Amino acid sequence: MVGVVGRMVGIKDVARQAGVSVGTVSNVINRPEMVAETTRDRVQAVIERLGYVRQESARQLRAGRSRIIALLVLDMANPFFVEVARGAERAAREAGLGVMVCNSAQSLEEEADYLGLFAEHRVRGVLVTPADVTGTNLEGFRRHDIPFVFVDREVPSGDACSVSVDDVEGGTLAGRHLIAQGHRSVVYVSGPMQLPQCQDRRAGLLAAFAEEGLPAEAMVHIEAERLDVASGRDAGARLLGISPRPTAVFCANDLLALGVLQALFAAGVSVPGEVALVGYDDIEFAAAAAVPLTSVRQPAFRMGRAAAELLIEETGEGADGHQHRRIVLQPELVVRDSTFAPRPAG
Amino acid sequence: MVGVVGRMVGIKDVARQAGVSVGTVSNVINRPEMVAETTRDRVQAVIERLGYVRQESARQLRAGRSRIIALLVLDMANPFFVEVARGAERAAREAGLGVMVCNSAQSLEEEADYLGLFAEHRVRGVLVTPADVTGTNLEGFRRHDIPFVFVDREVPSGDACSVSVDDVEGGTLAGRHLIAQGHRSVVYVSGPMQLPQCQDRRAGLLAAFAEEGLPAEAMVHIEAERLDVASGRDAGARLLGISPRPTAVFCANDLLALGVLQALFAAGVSVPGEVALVGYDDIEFAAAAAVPLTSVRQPAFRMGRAAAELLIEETGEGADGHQHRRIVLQPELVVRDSTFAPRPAG
DNA sequence: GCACACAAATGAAATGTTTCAAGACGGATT
DNA sequence: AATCCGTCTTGAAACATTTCATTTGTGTGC
Repeated sequence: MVGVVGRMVGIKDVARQAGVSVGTVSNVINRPEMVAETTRDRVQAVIERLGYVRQESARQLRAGRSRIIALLVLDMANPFFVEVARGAERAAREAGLGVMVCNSAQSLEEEADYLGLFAEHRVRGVLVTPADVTGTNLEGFRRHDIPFVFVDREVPSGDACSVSVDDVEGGTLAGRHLIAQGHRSVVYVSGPMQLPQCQDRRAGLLAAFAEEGLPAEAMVHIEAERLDVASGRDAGARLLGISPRPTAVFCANDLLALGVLQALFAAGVSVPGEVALVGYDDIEFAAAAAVPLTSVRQPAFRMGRAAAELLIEETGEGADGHQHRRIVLQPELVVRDSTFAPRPAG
Repeated sequence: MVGVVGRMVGIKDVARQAGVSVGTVSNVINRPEMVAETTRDRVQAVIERLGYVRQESARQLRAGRSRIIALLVLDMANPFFVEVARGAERAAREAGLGVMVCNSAQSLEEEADYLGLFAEHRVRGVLVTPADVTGTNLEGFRRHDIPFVFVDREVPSGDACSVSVDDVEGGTLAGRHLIAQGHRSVVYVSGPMQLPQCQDRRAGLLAAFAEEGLPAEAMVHIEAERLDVASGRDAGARLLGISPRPTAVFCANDLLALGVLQALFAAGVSVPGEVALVGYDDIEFAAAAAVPLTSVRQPAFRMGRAAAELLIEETGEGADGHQHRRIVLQPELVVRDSTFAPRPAG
């Protein structure tokens, strides 16, 4: 029960007890190599004995910025972003930094709130998947001199780093695979088409069609309200109403695909027997579905990691002449049961 | 491009420009009602114009503690904990606090690291699901006078608050349901039996057996290595090797259940036709499985919320005579297709 | 015109670190 | 003995805020 009474023990108390100056205690903590061994040991012992813990806020005050990077994602309920967070956290810890993970839940208001919070905390930088397609929130944020890196979004102008995945290519991979399985028509289940992701994946699908000489009309588009399982279920129901019944479905993310799968299953439609299904993201639950889902894998962990690394590079020591960079990672098709041995459509 | 050159604008700059003292600026920000309206407006205008943002670290330094509560969970890949986090975040924001979510990944080392980090940050308090069953990490943490609340764990001695769910009751709910469906034997797929959760749910299941006059031997126990889908798949394979084939399976969490479901599906075993399956937690993916899972719902959001509220109460203004409290929430059985109309076993 | 009350504004102290120029100490070189 | 050098150590300044005991200002009642 040390410290229950009285105030917190500070560097001064340690200095007094160890019979040295505060500067020396600070050196023991931050640059032990420049303190004589005997002194160092003595101070260390006192630190232990008193249970001294450095106060980060004072440290930050002096340093002018914190040792935290912020990660602002669209949807923590989506395992994809959890994976991104893991990657960012890994890179941050290697650099001795902490990560503050926040969920904008796609709300502009929440996003703005959090950006304000980050500014007050003088975070080292922000990794962000903007909810704000127009960029107004971020525009205001620039004033604070806090660098940010876009995650899972390409940024047109070169005023920030970005890490994204080639979504057009991802769509193409899915399209080629389905066409190679003999399908001549594909239903594309997307989320809101404002999202660049949804646009790009569609474009990629159409590119695959073009490659194989299929007309754009071979794509039937169902636009779901949100990128979640419930919306996927709805989309699945709508899909079942189409006649003749589609034989191939490509979903803009795995949550939608799981919803569609459920709807198909409930209607007694066999996957992949009657309908082939491709998802996107390759979250763990895609592989874990009753019928393991074929999915376009996004390197989520690597994306989070790369984004954090870019930020650390930008805010590091010799970061005078930092050039913003765009990293585009490549997706990968993971074939599983949900597109295995489909019955070619006429 | 304000502030790109020169240093950060502080309260002093605002004071100078507005022709008032720093104390007044501080008052405008923190207790606007004690500043004359005209002054207030003038200061506000300058704040806007200069883009002043309060520096949290200085504020904290003065206050002695931060405005952040930490949440340390076992597994962020488990949607259950994501939901807990959401609940905690909600309560925290209502109190004007931030939440720092961290993932111990069940590693004692990570847990210790994070606790150290929290101490340095002088967090307001910690909500924790200890990875450390023995409590050594937390024992050391007590020295820092940082209060904590146990989440999803009951604490025997009364030296901290806790919020948990009655796991024995949950096991009983599952057991009664399966017995009512005519099953006379149940396979219990658990995670590591050191975990109190796994013990309690088993105890609950046995209690249901006892109620109905079934012997304890009617329970076959499969202990999985971890509480995740892959382990569930393994458990499913082991389960299929049992002869005669079990007709009812109760899993200690939904991830395990999804793994089992997949294994059964791959083997062509019909759920619920041949085997009834009950999970635990009722994560979103349980309802979203191809065969929607019957599951024991834990009020995860409420749990996170209640925990944060307890902490806020403990660290609030009039918290002199705080009495530690234990809140035990009740689970609820959500019946879905995976246990519907099973074929009674002999 | 004086005392008093009240509101509003002030300015200095305090918070716990890090950093850095300067000082102290010993030993080696002249 | 004086000088220099290198290694350790020191002590004070700086960081940006909040708080609080004072001061200033203004109107009111006598």
